[in-house]
Amino acid sequence: MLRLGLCCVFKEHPVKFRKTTAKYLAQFPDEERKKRLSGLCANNAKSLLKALEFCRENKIGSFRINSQILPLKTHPEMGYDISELPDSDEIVNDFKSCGAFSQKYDIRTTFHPDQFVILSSPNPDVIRKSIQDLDYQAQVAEWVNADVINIHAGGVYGDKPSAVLRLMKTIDTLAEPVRKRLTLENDDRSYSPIDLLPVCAKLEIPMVYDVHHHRCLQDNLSVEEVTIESMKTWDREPLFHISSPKDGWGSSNPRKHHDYININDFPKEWLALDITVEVEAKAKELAIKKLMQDIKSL
DNA sequence: AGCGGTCAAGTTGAT
DNA sequence: ATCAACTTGACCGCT
Repeated sequence: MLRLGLCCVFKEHPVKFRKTTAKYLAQFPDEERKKRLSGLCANNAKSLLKALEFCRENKIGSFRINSQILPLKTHPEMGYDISELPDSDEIVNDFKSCGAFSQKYDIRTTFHPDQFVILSSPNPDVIRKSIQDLDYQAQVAEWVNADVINIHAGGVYGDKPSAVLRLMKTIDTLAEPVRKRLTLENDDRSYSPIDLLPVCAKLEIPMVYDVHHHRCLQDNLSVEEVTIESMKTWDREPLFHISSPKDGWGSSNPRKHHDYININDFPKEWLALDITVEVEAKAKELAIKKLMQDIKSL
């Protein structure tokens, strides 16, 4: 079965994830900061369960968890350990409830750390902070039973072979909770599937195939070929990404995402596969609903 | 109640 | 040299 995935937030369904800013928190004494952060984390854990319930009710098979589910978790000044929060027990229990729920109803959960997590950087401090962030997301992934932490390969720095070497070396140092979930996704600027497939094969890391990115940054491989080759990198259900260009393929910037998925952008050969396809469309759950209908009426 | 300005982080490429 | 884009809104603080 094909499983569609919702990314992070809702367009209409009233479930919200809360966050704060370091600047705002800075005005409060430490105890008050922890109290506020605790409240946000507790809210987000409960919101995650509601999000998963929505997925079950609407036959959405997968949910991507926002990187800020624990706000400012690894911030240099405002960062914290979960045990420092007044409601830490309740928070962890609520996340574990999410894990039990997703297992019971087979809702897959994933993480997609944002663009600041870069394992190919020549700057050791960037690497250090990236690993810190991955460790944090792996901690939550353990609670909620998420099986994917998906990142991009990062920058090129004028020398792609060297950047790829650094990427591979860094991945080798990762802790097991991160390593066993880590996946690499082709991006729309620097790393196409043909760059990543050998890396994924060598490190035995799955490749998340984003067909929209591939169409923006092409190599000499076809969609059919990359579909087959990336499938081979998975030891579990493969995860792919789909989106459509906001202003069409002829526009000056086709990288921008549309509110919905144009069914013509959905690779037909994916329809028969047992895969998860995360839907990167701004209309969120509405876009998934429409895509489900469009697929059905093919 | 509504709205504008702001928000941790890195890298690239368009202007 | 600056800035938007990247998975994207939510938040505060002003009116």
